[in-house]
Amino acid sequence: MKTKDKILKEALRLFNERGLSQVGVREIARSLDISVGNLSYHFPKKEDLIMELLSQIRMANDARYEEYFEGRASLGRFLGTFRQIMENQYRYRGVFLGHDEINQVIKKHFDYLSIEEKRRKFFHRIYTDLAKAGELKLAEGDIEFLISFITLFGRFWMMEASISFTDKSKEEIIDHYMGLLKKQLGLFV
Amino acid sequence: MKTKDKILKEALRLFNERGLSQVGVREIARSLDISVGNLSYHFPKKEDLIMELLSQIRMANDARYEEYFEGRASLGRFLGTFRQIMENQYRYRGVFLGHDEINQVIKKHFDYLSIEEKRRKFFHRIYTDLAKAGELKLAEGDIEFLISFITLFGRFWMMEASISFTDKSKEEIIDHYMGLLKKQLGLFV
DNA sequence: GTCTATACAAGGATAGAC
DNA sequence: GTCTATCCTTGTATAGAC
Repeated sequence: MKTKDKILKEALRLFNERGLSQVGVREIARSLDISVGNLSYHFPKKEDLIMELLSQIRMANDARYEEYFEGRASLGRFLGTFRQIMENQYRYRGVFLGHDEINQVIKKHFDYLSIEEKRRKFFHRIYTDLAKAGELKLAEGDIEFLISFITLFGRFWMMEASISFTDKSKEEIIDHYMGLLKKQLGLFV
Repeated sequence: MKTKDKILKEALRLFNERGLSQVGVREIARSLDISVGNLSYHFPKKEDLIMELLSQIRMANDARYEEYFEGRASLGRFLGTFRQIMENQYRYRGVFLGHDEINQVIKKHFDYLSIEEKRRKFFHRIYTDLAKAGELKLAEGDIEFLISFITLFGRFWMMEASISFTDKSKEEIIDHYMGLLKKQLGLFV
């Protein structure tokens, strides 16, 4: 195996273990028993290393989608493809995962699991009340689904906006995401 | 205004401008014409500063929810409350926003808007085909909704999992999120 | 092409004087 | 409460050996 490939492999292993921002080039080099300069020769910047890993993910995902398009359109096949994509994302989780500054702080200072628990109970109460008041028609499992939706949604809408809607105003962005939430809840009215 | 409050205010302003990881303590200090040591006196670690901002958000959000619970349960009131929460999150966007290492790299090296565009067209094709094949029943606006759902979902499920399901296995996690996707699409079968 | 050694800048953190 | 000086780590760059 070439040094370049060894570096990519070990870097991904370390990133998956502790996250992108927590693993420095020195550590990758040390872990492989090579010098920093050597690593710099193959990947002048840490960025270049990350770019290479991102390209690997992209290629793997594209291949899965191409396979899908070669067959007939079916919900089952689509769900199967999407699961493969998710498996692939998981394989490279260290590249994406929330090991940035803010997540470090939250995990260190808050008991996040109990906050999360509280958060879910909270929405459970809100939706149960809405169902009792006849504002929502909820069957078995619907509440859990809506809770999962809104926790993910409420946490990440702004991150997505910062990526996808760089040119939009605050009002436009919030209107867009409020529209999604309304539509989602509207399915249960 | 006390130095401590001035620091918090200026830090948030700078974070909103360029993101948490791009603003150092030296810059915050310089911007206020105080010394780094002085800043360190009020907030020994950058973490402490972030924690304080996070607490402010939490308190503001909690207040909104308490107001909601004081009134009667209605969809309209809930949506109104949620919008206020979103406005509040936006006010503190710099604390959360994707200015971590990976986002920097992506924004620098990829034409992200056109990739995003392609991604949406892609899912548009998939869902249109599924509708034509009779696998999904989609009315006006449903496709756009499902696309928005799956782009946000596909990008952030793993981040949420790393926060909420730290004790679960890969299979359990993927099963959970696949369940969400199935349920969502099942609403249009 | 492959690697080592070394230097430099920037950022977080802290000790000690006033 | 505020400041100066200093330390350590991390990303980055490069001269030069083999």
